[in-house]
Amino acid sequence: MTEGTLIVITGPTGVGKTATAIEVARRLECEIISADSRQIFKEIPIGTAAPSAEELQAVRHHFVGIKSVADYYSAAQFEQEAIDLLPQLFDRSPRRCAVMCGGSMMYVDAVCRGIDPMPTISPEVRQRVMQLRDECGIKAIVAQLELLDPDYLKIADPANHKRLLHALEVCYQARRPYTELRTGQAKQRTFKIVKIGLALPREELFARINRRVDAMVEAGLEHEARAVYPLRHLNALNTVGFKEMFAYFDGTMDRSTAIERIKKHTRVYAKQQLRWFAKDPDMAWLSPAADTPSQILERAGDDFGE
RNA sequence: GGUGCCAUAGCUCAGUUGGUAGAGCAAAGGACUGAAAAUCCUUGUGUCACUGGUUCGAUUCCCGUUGGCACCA
Repeated sequence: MTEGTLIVITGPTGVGKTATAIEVARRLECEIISADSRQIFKEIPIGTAAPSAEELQAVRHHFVGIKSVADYYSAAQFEQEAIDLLPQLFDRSPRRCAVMCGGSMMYVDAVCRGIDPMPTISPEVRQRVMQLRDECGIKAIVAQLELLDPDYLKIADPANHKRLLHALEVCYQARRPYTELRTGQAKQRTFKIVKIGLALPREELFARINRRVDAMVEAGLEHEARAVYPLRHLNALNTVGFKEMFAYFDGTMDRSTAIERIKKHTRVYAKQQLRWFAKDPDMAWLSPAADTPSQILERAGDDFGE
């Protein structure tokens, strides 16, 4: 019944997912799907701690550095492309498996459980909703939702304007209430999923994060950020490591403060990931250690143990 | 050495015409269905630098001490 096994390696940023995933994929002779919403962009490998050239050479990776920060991309698009790609990866792997590595919570869920089908928002609709907000304020958005999808307003966070805007976009685009399209049902996948979360004690994780930020700076983060500075308004660059550097370039923050902020914000992000993953009942937690790849293989099933 | 300014939450700072204080960030907790490293919510936090004085009452006013900053020498 299963056409293959997907080994998901996830966890907070800086915990050591990349190295572990590469070792597991190497032993299994399979390829890696990156589930990282920022490493997918080719212009920002340093600031996103993307796999190095050697790492990319050790194991074939997918979804790393394949898009430009100027491109539109989304979790739903990732779901579609990853699901389409997986059968090929299974066919190419002697044990019919693949590794998915990454900490973008929503990307991981998109592949493991799916996102409800919804129309892609056209530029016209997006424009229309933005214009309504700019000209008449968020109240007008709420008033429209009151008409088109009152159920959503009951569960919506009234302060989260981004979500309200999106709900209205979907209503306009689909010509149906957003709530009607949200089933919350997990999609049945045709492959087996083994989900591994890597965890470290907080202090150790934070120390690793701090060290990694210093390493990024040494590797040329500032230069990388400078190169994309003209595009700073893009969502892809609304990212820890870049927004702080941009503030430094703007002159609103000095360099050492910017670097400290990157560390701070990366810690905040790691905690957010930890909270999300903690709710996932399917996750098996391991702490990264020398024998972690072997442990992961064991958990993946009898045919995978060494 | 002289003069002036400053000292309040972990950090940056606001404030109290005298009745023991509040923002942002951090922290802790939470949400999350096509932008998710995004976006949003909740909750603390204090010898108001130290000493003395005035006062029913001082973090607030006054004297002094210490530390910092600026200008003058």
